[in-house]
Amino acid sequence: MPRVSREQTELNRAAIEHAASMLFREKGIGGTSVADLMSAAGLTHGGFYGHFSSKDELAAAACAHAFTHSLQRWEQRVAGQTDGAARTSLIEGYLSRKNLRDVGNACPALTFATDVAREPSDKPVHAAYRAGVAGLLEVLTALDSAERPEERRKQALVQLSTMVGAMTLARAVQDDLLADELIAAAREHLLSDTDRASI
Amino acid sequence: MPRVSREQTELNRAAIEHAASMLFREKGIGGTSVADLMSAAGLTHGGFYGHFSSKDELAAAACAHAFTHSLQRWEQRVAGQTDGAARTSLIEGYLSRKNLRDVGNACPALTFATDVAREPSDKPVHAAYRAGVAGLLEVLTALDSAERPEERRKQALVQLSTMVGAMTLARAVQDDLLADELIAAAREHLLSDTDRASI
DNA sequence: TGTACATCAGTGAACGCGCGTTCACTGATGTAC
DNA sequence: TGTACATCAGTGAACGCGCGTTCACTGATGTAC
Repeated sequence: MPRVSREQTELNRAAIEHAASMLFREKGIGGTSVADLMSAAGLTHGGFYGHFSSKDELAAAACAHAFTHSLQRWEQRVAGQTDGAARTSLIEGYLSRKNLRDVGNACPALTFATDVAREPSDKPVHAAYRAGVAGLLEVLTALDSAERPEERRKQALVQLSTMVGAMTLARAVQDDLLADELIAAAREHLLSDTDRASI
Repeated sequence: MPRVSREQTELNRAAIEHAASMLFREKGIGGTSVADLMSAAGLTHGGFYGHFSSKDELAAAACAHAFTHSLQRWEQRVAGQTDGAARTSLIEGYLSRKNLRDVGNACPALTFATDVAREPSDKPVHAAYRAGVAGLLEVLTALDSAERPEERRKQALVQLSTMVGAMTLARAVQDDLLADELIAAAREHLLSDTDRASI
């Protein structure tokens, strides 16, 4: 069944990118083979190089895709809310049991972090990752309630660090009690900050 | 030159464990081959299975070793200081440029986190990791200045999350400015907590 | 203490396997008339 | 609109490579006398 329509070709490329953005987050870039990816996208491995020139190039595209997709979900979640309420529901969505297990849809700032850090610095995934984190920080900075812009920026940096760290540890400890404790403590801490600031 | 003394055999085993604890932190468990390890320990790959029954078993030993080693360094660093001062220098040591680049000696709670999270749950490294994080949390809980023990525990959970998250992101972004910003923001935030509490 | 021999830590070639990537091939899609 | 042909997206075997692991071998260490 070779040669599909141009429309289908586009859909297939998108399916590969989507499968990669989930599998790379779940199992890592190195932990996911091109054959795994293509199979998840409903294709066979040989066709991969018609869409991407290398696995590295796909890693960059998948990373960018994951950030875009995550930001879209955030925006949908908080649509129409005030900044304070948006910040609260963002934190609650991030620091949740669902987000703990649904790694394929989790925040790429966290799930790509170690892979990207260990990748040689000339790999294309770095630019995508850096841009993604910068974008996340802009959103968080905009939502913060502090008066001074520098203060909002600092709060955003700390907030993202705390959320990323809590979920990183919660995923790694393989202990539901400790994971819940980490998530609850971080959530309480960040939400009490919001309360304090909004009084 | 086969068959070395029993004493040398012990030293060799320790060298393998030490090399692994550094290389696994730097390049990941999957990113480090047995041949790499053995070569870093000054041996050839074939001898590995005289010391460990599998790479998985070594991963557990190296993880435990990394936590032990890190805790020892912490204790040396803060020896004789008051709890407040100890907490401050611990935070300053963790959130530093040196710690950003010296990944081989960095906190295993962070450097092993993603590897461990992705490892099948029956792998021996999980127990070592969980115990290590629990140990770190005990130290941080003991150092916290809050009155109520539950409060100290919560502070420790949040503090570790923030430190781990900030360094995870700082390592991954490959951007010195943003990395410094993350580290400085987290440091400032955590130290201002200390100040507040100790007044 | 000195000698003869058994032990076994370390060596390096070899194994089967899965990886990223390439390529000749296929046949439906797209195009020219 | 219908036909003939060129294009090219997807297939699956094959490639070279590095991996974790095994194993026959070596010769210094450890031991028995």
